[in-house]
Amino acid sequence: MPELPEVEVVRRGLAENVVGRTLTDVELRGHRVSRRHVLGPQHLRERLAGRRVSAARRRGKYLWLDLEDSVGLILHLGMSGQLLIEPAAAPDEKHLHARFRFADGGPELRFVDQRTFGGLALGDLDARGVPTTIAHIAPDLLEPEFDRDAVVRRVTSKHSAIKRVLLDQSVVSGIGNIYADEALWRSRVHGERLASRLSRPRVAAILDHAADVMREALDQGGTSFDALYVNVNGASGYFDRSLAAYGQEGRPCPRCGTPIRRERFMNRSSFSCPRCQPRPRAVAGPRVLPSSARR
DNA sequence: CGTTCATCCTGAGAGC
DNA sequence: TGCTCTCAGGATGAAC
Repeated sequence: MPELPEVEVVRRGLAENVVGRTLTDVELRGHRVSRRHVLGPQHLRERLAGRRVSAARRRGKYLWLDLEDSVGLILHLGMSGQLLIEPAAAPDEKHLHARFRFADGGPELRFVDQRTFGGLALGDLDARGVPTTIAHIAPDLLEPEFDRDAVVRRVTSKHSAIKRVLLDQSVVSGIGNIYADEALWRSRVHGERLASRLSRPRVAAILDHAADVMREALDQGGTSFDALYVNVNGASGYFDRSLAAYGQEGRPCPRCGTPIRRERFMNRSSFSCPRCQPRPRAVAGPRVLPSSARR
């Protein structure tokens, strides 16, 4: 259930434990884990054997291992994916989908994913070293290519709710449901306000808050990282202690004490402070369609 | 074209 | 104990 900070923790784990090593055998269980690799799991296996991992990279929530010759192994954790570094003797996890063995005979890399929304694929890298198959994913808030002014203009051009835009990975990547709610809370903006009706400074502030909350999560998540255990839950301690809005329904807003509310939006939960983040009036409110009222 | 919706999965926890 | 229902931090193709 990772967003940018959690994925970055995983990337660091890969950099520490996998970069510099050469793949020998890759075991793929079932075809679903490699469904994004159009040439099929067998092709993927063959192409990976003997390749050396030269870097572990990330854009937003996407990870990829640089395999030299401008080829990368793209990894996405989806909602429940984990990458684990473990001794070969460790018992298989229940939802183990891929196992990577290395020429040095050291610990193996495993991809474990309960809900199987995640997966992996091989892809060509462009001149900047980014997989061409994720060209539609915008730079994330923490990378040098992120162009704040351009993104602010793009956001304010959208005729859509601000939270929806923050979650749109083609506008800015890395933000998920948690950090969207936290950034909006810090900005005192309700997620259903229309992006095109927010001022540019306001949008800039939302993006800055999103970057801040992610950096803070990263700081905390990075400290409890076990070198031999690359875990998407590496930043989980952060969630318990530091979230102001997300998951805090009924608890007092840290700013004004008003109980945090929970609302349905985009078929998922949104948390906000009723006082600090008043709902927009009619124009940007939810369109209540009688047919969608029941499922 | 831009925006929104339904859908892919499994398991945990609540309520009955 | 077991059933049903709701919920979960994501991304996509297809529909509007």
